[in-house]
Amino acid sequence: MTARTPSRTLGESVRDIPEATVARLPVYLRALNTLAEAGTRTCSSEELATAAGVNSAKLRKDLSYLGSYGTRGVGYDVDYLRYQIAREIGVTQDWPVVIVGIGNLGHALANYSGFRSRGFRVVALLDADHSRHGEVVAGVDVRAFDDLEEIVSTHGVAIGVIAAPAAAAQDVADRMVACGITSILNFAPSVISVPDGVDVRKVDLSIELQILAYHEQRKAQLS
Amino acid sequence: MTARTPSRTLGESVRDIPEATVARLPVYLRALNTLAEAGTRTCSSEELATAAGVNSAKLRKDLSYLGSYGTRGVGYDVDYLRYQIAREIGVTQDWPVVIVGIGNLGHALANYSGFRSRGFRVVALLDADHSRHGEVVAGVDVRAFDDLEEIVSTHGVAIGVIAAPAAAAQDVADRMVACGITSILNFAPSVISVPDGVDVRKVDLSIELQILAYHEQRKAQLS
DNA sequence: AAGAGTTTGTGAACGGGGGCACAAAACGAG
DNA sequence: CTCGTTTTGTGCCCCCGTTCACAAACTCTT
Ligand SMILES: NC(=O)c1ccc[n+]([C@@H]2O[C@H](COP(=O)([O-])OP(=O)(O)OC[C@H]3O[C@@H](n4cnc5c(N)ncnc54)[C@H](O)[C@@H]3O)[C@@H](O)[C@H]2O)c1
Ligand SMILES: NC(=O)c1ccc[n+]([C@@H]2O[C@H](COP(=O)([O-])OP(=O)(O)OC[C@H]3O[C@@H](n4cnc5c(N)ncnc54)[C@H](O)[C@@H]3O)[C@@H](O)[C@H]2O)c1
Repeated sequence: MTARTPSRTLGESVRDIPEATVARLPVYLRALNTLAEAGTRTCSSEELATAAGVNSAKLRKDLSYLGSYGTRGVGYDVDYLRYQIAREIGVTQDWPVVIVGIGNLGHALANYSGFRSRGFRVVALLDADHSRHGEVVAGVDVRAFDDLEEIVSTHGVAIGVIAAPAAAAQDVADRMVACGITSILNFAPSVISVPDGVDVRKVDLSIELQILAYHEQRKAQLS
Repeated sequence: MTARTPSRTLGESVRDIPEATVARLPVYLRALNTLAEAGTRTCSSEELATAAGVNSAKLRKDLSYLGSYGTRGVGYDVDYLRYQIAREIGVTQDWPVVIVGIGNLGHALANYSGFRSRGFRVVALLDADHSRHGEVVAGVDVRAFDDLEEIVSTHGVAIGVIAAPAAAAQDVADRMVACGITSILNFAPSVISVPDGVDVRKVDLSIELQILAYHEQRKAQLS
């Protein structure tokens, strides 16, 4: 709780939400959306926690970082809480996104409808392979990787997705950063390094399977 | 996540490796493979840590849970360490895997070569949609979801991947568990519940993007 | 053989996060 | 208004994981 984020110029406005909580807020949001679709107007922390698959005390503590949006003895107003979480995460606005590497995975991502429905809009699909240019995937043209800079500045893109081979990932990341992208989601199985101020999250399928394999092997050893 | 495993019947054989360490071992393994391909025979914890993108003290502590495989003043033998990690994770053997839901994502996964190269073999592709049956993806037939039980028992499948819609995920998981699958990798954006002894890991693209959006919004608020 | 230089393995301190349990707050009934 | 019921918000404690820092162990040189 000391040196973190040294000077903050604006009042005390920007609250500090624990990383673990940030990672769960989208889960709560999804659960609330499901409840709202089912016509539920109000819910207790217990109900919401069950729907989200977490402990109710943890849920309440998480929500308390956003403010005091519940009513004791009653619970939470589903729509109100939904809005508050969406605002906190930043998905009340639309985020333009570019995807680089339109192979097997890139196609699947481009066709994924869950993007748009959660506040993300794919504004460009880029690939280094000339033979792919001009192809239309999910209504978007596949364009040359060199168009990155123009697209980023035109649309004000802050988030980039890497679905290129591991060998190209660092290069792609460097180019993204040079264009002004400050958040990267990396699907390539490689460690990429970026300057301070740029966030990288990685999704690594093989690692997930290997973790499962480890536990599986362990179960087998116990018998 | 995993059941607590209270009593341990066998001697003291099965070491307890922290979950956080387990999640990093595959990263180390990948870095070692890259080093080996480059002809490196030996490496220090500092080098390996850099390649893996972690702190060297953390790397050494992680490796120390496996045993004492380094040489002070020298470092680690790349091939030897590679084997030890692979053995510990359980990827010296081949793990048969089934994928359920062969839509956009399922196709990409089935075509992913990173599977086989890391000790996982896709033995079946299953889909509830009859019109997809008989299609061949990456050399494997798409078959009826009802064939699950037969396939699992024939091949001794322990690991299942869910790439079906969120609405179907819980059903698919239940069927998997009923057939004897004890590890599930879930790509559907829904919370699934399983009995003790079954491990579930989820990969949720939208959540990753929302986490990035949160930080992106925060960066914007600071200016 | 001894000393200088390297690098591992780990004890110890620290910080974040999880969960219990309870006081505070809202609400309804009488 | 008062009492009983419900449910939130949070203080407190404990555990896990991270990092520092150093002694132990090994190599190489002289
Ligand atoms: N397919 C999967 O299910 C899957 C799963 C997990 C991870 N991944 C990873 O995702 C990445 C993509 O996988 P894939 O199966 O789609 O591979 P792919 O070979 O089908 O597609 C890669 C695409 O990237 C393009 N590309 C290559 N170099 C590029 C560059 N420098 N700039 C821009 N584009 C470039 C290629 O032209 C190709 O279209 C890989 O790193 C892979 O390891 C894939
Ligand atoms: N496409 C992506 O990039 C992406 C990314 C992240 C998450 N996801 C998630 O992965 C899942 C699959 O996405 P998709 O884009 O491939 O969807 P999709 O609609 O293209 O494919 C879903 C497939 O599942 C099959 N299916 C439906 N019900 C089934 C059942 N009960 N049993 C077996 N199979 C069944 C359908 O016939 C279809 O072939 C979804 O839950 C989606 O939210 C997709």
